[in-house]
Amino acid sequence: MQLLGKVLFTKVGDEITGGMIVETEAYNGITDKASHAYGGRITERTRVMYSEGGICYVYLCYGIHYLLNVVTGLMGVPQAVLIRGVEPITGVDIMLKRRNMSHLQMRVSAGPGVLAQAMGITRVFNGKDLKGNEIWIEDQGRSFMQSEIAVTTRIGVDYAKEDALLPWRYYIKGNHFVSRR
DNA sequence: TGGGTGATGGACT
DNA sequence: GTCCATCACCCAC
Repeated sequence: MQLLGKVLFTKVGDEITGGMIVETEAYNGITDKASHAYGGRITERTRVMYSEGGICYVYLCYGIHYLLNVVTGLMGVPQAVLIRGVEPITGVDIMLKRRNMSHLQMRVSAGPGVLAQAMGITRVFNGKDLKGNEIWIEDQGRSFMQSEIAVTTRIGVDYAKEDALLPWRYYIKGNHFVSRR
């Protein structure tokens, strides 16, 4: 929830793009059945989630889409926040080009897979420091009232049974770049 | 070593 | 609403 309103930037080659984070989901380590680290699993893929917070966890989903997470826990505590939606601010034309679109509309960056595509995020970003010069997050002072933030269950985690009911999805009410169910 | 599956999105009926 | 592309990962053998 603290990430909402902050601005995520990436630099790929000479191309800089940035977008305000408008939708996130929390994944809570070893006790969360929806998390890749559920039960304390440590594998080559999930290893970065056990690092100190402040780095990226990027993985391939459904063989097609890259999903960007911010690792948030302490060393050894695998917690992460999935970025599900950003509102394009900087380098909008670059994002449109990557998405093969001609004009700005919500589907440019509403959803974790398309967001990664729009910002040029691939698996090479996995493990990168979020204070680096390839990907970083700026606090530009934008904040939201509690009443402007919606809290719901997470998307696409029905397999997690009772943990799918946890209210760990946060988004800016009314923002066009929030993904749909 | 092999098969089931997924933190999705787009195309199609 | 339904179908499915496409592959890394993971766990059971």
